[in-house]
Amino acid sequence: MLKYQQIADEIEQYIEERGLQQGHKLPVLEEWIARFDASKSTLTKALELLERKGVIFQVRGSGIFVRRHKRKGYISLTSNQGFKKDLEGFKLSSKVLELDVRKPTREAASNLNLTVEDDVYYVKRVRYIYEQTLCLEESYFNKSIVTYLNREIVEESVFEYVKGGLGLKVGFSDQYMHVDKLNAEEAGHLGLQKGDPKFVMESIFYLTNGQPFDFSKVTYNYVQSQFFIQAGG
Amino acid sequence: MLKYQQIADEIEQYIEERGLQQGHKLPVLEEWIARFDASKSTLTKALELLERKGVIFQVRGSGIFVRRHKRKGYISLTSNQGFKKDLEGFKLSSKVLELDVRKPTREAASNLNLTVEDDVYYVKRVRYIYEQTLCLEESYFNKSIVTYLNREIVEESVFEYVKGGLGLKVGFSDQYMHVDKLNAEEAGHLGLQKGDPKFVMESIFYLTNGQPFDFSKVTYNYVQSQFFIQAGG
DNA sequence: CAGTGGTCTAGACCACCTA
DNA sequence: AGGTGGTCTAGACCACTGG
Repeated sequence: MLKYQQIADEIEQYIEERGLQQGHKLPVLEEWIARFDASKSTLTKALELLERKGVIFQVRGSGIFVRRHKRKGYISLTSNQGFKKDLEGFKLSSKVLELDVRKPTREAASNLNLTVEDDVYYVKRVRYIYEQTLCLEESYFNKSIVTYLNREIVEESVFEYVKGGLGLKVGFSDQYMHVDKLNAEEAGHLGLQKGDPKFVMESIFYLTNGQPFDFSKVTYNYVQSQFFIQAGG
Repeated sequence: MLKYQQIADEIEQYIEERGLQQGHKLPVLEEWIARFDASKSTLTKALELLERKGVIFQVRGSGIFVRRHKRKGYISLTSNQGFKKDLEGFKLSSKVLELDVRKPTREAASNLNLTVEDDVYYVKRVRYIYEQTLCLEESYFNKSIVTYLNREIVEESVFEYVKGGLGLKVGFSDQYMHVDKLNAEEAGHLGLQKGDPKFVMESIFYLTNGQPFDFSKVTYNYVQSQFFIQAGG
């Protein structure tokens, strides 16, 4: 593991163990450098990581301080990767409605840089949190990259399989969001009424080499939809 | 201006001038180093910035490539700062409904680390985009930090005033989002119907030293609410 | 003005991609 | 194998904060 990543983890753990609160002052840079036997740059990089993650903030001339947010149960929009870790420990499950190989819609093809003649895996799922519907998810995977999928994989995490089973490296993603009203079919799946609000997130996931491999359209149950971002300076 | 910031700007301009598209390969690191007469670390930092901004992506062993997103008119959620630059060039205006000094609600007090006995500036505005309502915004400013506001300031940008006029430094922010139904009053201001969807964003803005100075609650017109995030690796 | 974090450099070595 | 970006180091110097 990378040294700066390792250090970042240990500093985060340091804060966690002691249950330090917002504004608590942490040991100064020099002290961490000595503790980890690392260079100043490496520590700076580790701290930068934690800063972007919203764990600390640094004030030049003053010190390093703990940063916390107060609210629980919000889904982080900045922690990349298929399904978010903020809901770990929450009872999540999912039901697969459809899974097959087909031709993509024009919309999906365009977002995946494919033609409507290329093959994609299509997956439609409903996700639950504590027995309540969380979202309805439709995904299109470029079949020439994600060469195989089955029900078992799709019931767990496709991303884990892509990384572990296929040995691919997920790089970055574009995420587009908007709000609208549910149509009858969506309302049915989510256990809501037609015309109720919906929060829609369309995501395109790319490999590290820039190839898009997954286009997903997720319709959230507005009652369960709470998100947050900790923005940096 | 910082050297790495300057370099990042120039590289971005390089891409813009030439109208380079997604996947276009840029000159290699060494070349930029020579061109800017800077160290490798400085260039790495500049490129990292552009990577986080979603302008490029880097592939080890391969090169540096242009990254673009396809959709226009979406508001970026990661570009910090009061009102977003993605809407520059769009015809924005705002109408001030209320502006006074008062005691905060319990909710506002809690988010600003104040008591309900402390003074805050309260601002209520409607914002328009091309004559259409974009959002309804209620803001609470800690009066011991933002010591003075008037209608003129509030009609323009409070953030510019806080930075320029008061010489304060904005550091970071927490942003919480959820979806719900409009009540009658909100619907009235936005020109929509009671029960229509709403997208609510609550933001807490902090100075670089960690003091919260602004709590804002923004209710978006769902027809105009389109957001995006370009997430990094 | 002492203490603290931020920028920048020069260079060694490593990990990954392409061919 | 050759080329490319990523990590890490050691150290100089700078910019800001707070007593």
